[in-house]
This record gives sequence, C-alpha cells and structure tokens, in this order.
Amino acid sequence: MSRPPAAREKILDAYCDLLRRDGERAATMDSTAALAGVSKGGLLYHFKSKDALAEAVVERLLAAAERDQAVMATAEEGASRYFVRTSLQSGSDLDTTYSAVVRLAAGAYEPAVRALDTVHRGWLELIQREVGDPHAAGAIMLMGEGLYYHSTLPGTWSRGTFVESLDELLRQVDRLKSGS
Amino acid sequence: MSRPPAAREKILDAYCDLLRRDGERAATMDSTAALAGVSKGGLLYHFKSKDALAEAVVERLLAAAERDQAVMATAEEGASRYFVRTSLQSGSDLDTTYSAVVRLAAGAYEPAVRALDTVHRGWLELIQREVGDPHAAGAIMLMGEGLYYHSTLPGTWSRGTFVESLDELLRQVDRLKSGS
DNA sequence: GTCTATATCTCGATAGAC
DNA sequence: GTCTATCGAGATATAGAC
Repeated sequence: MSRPPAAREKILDAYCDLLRRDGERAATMDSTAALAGVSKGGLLYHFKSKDALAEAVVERLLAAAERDQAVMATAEEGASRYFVRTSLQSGSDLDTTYSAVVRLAAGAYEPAVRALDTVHRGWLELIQREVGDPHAAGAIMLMGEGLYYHSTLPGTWSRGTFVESLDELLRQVDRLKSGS
Repeated sequence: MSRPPAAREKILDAYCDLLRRDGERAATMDSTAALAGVSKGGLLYHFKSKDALAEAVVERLLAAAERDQAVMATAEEGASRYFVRTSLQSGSDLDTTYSAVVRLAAGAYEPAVRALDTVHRGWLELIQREVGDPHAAGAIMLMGEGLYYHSTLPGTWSRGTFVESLDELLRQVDRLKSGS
C-alpha cells in the first residue's frame, strides 16, 4: 500500500474535475496545473505527458469500479437498486473518475473506451445475477445509464426532474425485476 | 423555403461528424474544412467564427427534433416504442446532430445545454401523453437515453449487446407501459 | 464564393535554476 | 520536488488576390 504523493493526487483530481465540468478542450495541462495549485513544471514532474495523465485516470477508474462493484454485489437493497440509485452523480470518487473517462472516450481515446467496456460488463453481470432475465437486466442497466447521462450534462432541467422522482424510479426498477 | 448553399451544408455535416466521431478537440476548423472539401477561407466565408458553426448546429438540432417529434407523436407503434427504437444511432440527420450537440454541451457550451433541455422536455412530454403514469414514462425515457448513451460511445461491446436485443428491450418498454 | 498567406494565441513539452 | 523560461506545432481569425 504505497501512498502516492499528495501533489500527484491533487493533480489527478483537478484533471478529472476539469474534464467533467468543462470538457476535453478545457482540460489542458495549464489549467490542470492552475487548479491543482502547482506550476506546469511541477505537473510534468509527476506526469511526463498528457497521455500519462489520461492513463492514470483510466487506472483510477478501474480501481474505483472494482471497489464499487464489490459493494454493489452484496448491497442489501440488491444490485439493481444500488446501481440505479448511485447512477445519480453524488460527487463520489467513482462518479468523478467515471465522468472523466467518459469524456476521454468521447475524444476517441482508446484505453478509455476499453476501460468503460470492462466496467459496463461488470455492472450488467451483477444486475443479471440478481434479476435472472437478461433483458429485464438490460433494461434496468439502461435506466441507470440514462440517469447517469442526464446527471452528467451540465445544469439541465432533466437532472432536477429525475432526482426528485428517484424513489418512484426505483419502484419501476422493482417492476422490471419482478416476474417475466 | 430558402435553399441554403450546398457548401454550407457540407461544412455543417463535416463538423457534426467530427464532433460525434472524434470529439470536440478534433473538431477544429482546419479538419472540418478538409473533411468538407473546402479551404479554411471557404469555411470562414460561410461561418464567420467557430461559435457561428456551433450556433448553426444547435439550430439544426432544434429543427430536426421538431420534425422528429411530429412523427413520434403519431407513430403507430406508440411514442414510447418509437423513442426507444430510434435511440439507437442509425445515422439519421437527427442522430448525427443530436450527438454533435451533446459533445458541445459536454464542453459547457450553454446554447447546446439549453437546446438539449428543450428537446428532452419534448420527448418526455410525448411519452407521458401515451403512458399516463409519469414515473413509468420517466423510466422509459431513461431506457432510451441509456441506449443512446451506449450507442454513441465509440466502438464498445455494449452497443452490440443492446442492438441484438432491441426487440426484447422493446418488450420491457411494454411492461413499463402496461398498468402501473 | 473560394482561395492563399499570414498574424496571433495557446497548447504540449524541454531545459535548466533552485 | 517544484519553479521559470522558452520553443515548435497547431488553433482561430484577418487580409486580400482571384
């Protein structure tokens, strides 16, 4: 359990935040360094290139997703409800990193695309294990992903709408789970 | 019904394609002009700035969505099935433009965010009109949006998975529709 | 209406001081 | 381990020829 330098983590946090909030275009090394409170030279000591930064974010996602899926697999409410409920952005480490990787994938960065594949497979697998019917499981996963998609678009009406009705949405999940 | 110059449309097509396939970063004026088969000067005759390009894409989305929602409102299969079915990228004008605007919104471009709000409200409204129960309608909309989200991520496993099971997914839509 | 040439700015990355 | 200074590439945008 080596403890990575605090500066390194601050830089990664800043890069993920910029990706999530302002998009790939705004997530430059200059603005990342500024937000992290270090100079460009300081940043480049920890990450030799921009690719190295992106790589580190992808690794962070895979680690966070593995931890989260361990929790999801044993959640009392069941994997489906856990998944849909936590698809709303809450500011957790997984949220932020996942959103950042989605932005990287949107920029056609291959390692990000592959990492998302892995994470998505894991989620569907866990939901299927609980639900049984693979198509009901697929529908539940899509609901969660739709919720994520809406919660990640900057400042929209839909986020508020769906946040307010989360309880009722979870009851729709129950309907998909039961029978058929 | 003024007919806009062919070059202008080709430029917009190229810009949308680049945004969708390669992200905001890659969608530069240089590469847009190259893909459209015009020079940078030619591009700048039709669009005085990059912002003007983005604006035109947003307007195109609003027009395409209005046309599509008119079809959706009277679709024989019902608005819900129509919506979920067409959430899979098919290469239609609406698909391409919507994806492009989502990328612009991810870059925190406010007019894109507002346009998406408008379009999303319209979709949910039409689904609710068919389904009755607003929460079932919300769940159906989220399924469609999840499907869109997966189909727009470049080259993933999930796209294939959900494409293959579209018929069964539509039956899950029916389950959500029928009696709460 | 479309092109070339060019000015200006910002990004990513290197070099070297401290 | 962190900083400043600076270079080359690529981005937006302007000017003006055809």
